[in-house]
Amino acid sequence: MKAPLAMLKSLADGNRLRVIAVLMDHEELCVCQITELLCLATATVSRHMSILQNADLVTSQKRGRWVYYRLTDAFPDLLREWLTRELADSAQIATDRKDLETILSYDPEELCRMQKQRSACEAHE
Amino acid sequence: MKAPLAMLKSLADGNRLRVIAVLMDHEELCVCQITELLCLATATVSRHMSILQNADLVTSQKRGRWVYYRLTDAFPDLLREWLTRELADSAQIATDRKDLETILSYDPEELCRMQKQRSACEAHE
DNA sequence: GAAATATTTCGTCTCTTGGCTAAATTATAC
DNA sequence: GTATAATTTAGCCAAGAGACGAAATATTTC
Repeated sequence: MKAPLAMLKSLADGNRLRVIAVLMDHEELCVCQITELLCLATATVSRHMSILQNADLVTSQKRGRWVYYRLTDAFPDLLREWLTRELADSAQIATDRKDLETILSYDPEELCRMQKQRSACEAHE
Repeated sequence: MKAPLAMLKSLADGNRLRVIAVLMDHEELCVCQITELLCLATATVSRHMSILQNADLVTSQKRGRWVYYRLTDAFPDLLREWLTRELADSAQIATDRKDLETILSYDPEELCRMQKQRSACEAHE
């Protein structure tokens, strides 16, 4: 029971569910991109990602200065399919998808610079 | 997003997951039977059940002095299927299944009387 | 209708969780 | 190797969640 419960706990948070939703669309995303989307402190995002990682739902890979997260192969198909269906109706997820397009149009480099200078997230709030 | 998140939150608790597991086997169970299984105060069980009910995963039906809970038709098939598979490996769920057989061998009437007199749950701990 | 009974609601307590800032870590670039 | 930069870890605080016992509610039984 340990594993499924950990998965459920890690998914039982709105922000983490938003991350999973965009990762179902996007293969991999770096922390700064997720931070921009969620509009939270980087440290907070990092903590959320480690919870998802401990539940074996995502893995991280460090490349250069950036850490990229993606869904694991262990992510249960049935769960994924259910989420895909359910989250299709969500207004939040829809705007996230749209916002992420904008975010992805920047270089990570550029994005990180923007985040340093000001609370960049206000743009898409 | 509201609904799936509420479902995930309601499932993200070990005791509630145990209830769902036995309800996947047993059609319907009354509060006193669930209380006996989980070994918690009746009030606590009642609160857990109302959380599951608010998430639209279970419904209640009052018959006589007892309230019976069962899974709703709205319980997502994919979720159910995933849980069935995952929880099959759980030692906790296995002993719950066994304990429940004992519990069901009593009349609810008798069971409630037992619960009044002593902390009956110790028997199967 | 009064007493007994099963469940729910309420008030309180403690532990956990999610958020932040600041400090530590790890990697690149000069 | 020192400086800059991205992420993680640590420490803290406020809000949420789960537990209990006591009081309230609803149902049967006498």
